Amino acid sequence: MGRSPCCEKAHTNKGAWTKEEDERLIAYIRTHGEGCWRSLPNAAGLLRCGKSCRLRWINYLRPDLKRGNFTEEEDELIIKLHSLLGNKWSLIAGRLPGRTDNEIKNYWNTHIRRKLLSRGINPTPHRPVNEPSTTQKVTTISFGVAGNKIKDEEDQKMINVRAESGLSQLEDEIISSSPFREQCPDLNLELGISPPSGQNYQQSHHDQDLKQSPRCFACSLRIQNSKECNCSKNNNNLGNIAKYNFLGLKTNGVLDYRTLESK
DNA sequence: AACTTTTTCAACCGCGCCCAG
DNA sequence: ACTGGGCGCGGTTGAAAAAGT
Repeated sequence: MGRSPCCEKAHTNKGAWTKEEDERLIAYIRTHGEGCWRSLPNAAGLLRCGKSCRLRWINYLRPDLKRGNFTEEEDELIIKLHSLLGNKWSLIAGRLPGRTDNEIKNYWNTHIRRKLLSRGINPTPHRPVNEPSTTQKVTTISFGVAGNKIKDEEDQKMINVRAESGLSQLEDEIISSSPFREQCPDLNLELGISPPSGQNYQQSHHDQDLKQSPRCFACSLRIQNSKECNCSKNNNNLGNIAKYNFLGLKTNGVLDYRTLESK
């Protein structure tokens, strides 16, 4: 006994949306707001599946979407977040205002993967391509000082995960022809990420206050006015500062990506 | 100009999670 | 505790556009 379909497929349109459909959807959501996607198509007079409406709205029609090319800054942020979160596109999108998970996923697959490969970095585990990749020990995302080994060997065993390289022939060619690889044969991209070099931490009074102290995750992503910002709390209690890495995550243990979930 | 190949990205699909009943 | 509906996520597909021959 399977799940009932989310909509009556026989009576729904598929494929590209027409201008008229877009206008209907926009008008309906403007009046009634988002939500209740299952009942929305009927209510809005659309011959579409609710999921399709949701996708169209979130990925294309939402007024707060940022259009245009990704900036270099966004590129680097995506790479960093991906190294921490993996293919958690919705979480990554949550840290890039105006970008959608689908957009970032596509951009990753078409541009950033290639960019990393040309740097000699395997985009899946974020490690050099010439490193053995069948069964790798991937250190749980830990922001301790380099050399801060995980003490318990059992813990170490628990975090052995299989990482597929999944490189295509084309990607192999990109890598083998990469000048970067020749320059940096021993490039080691550990997941412990240090602050971007040359970054100016004194851009705002907020940063000014913090120039001697680590920044929280929210500040690092320039959403320091959000409730996720820990700096003020931190500053009020300087005697008891938790150590934060540049992403603002406490360094006393393992990153649980769920803590990054957008609210 | 015509055709083929490659790239891009909007949209679809199926699964898993969450929550109300 | 269990079940089913709704939603969101991530992987995949395929049409359109761009690039190459």
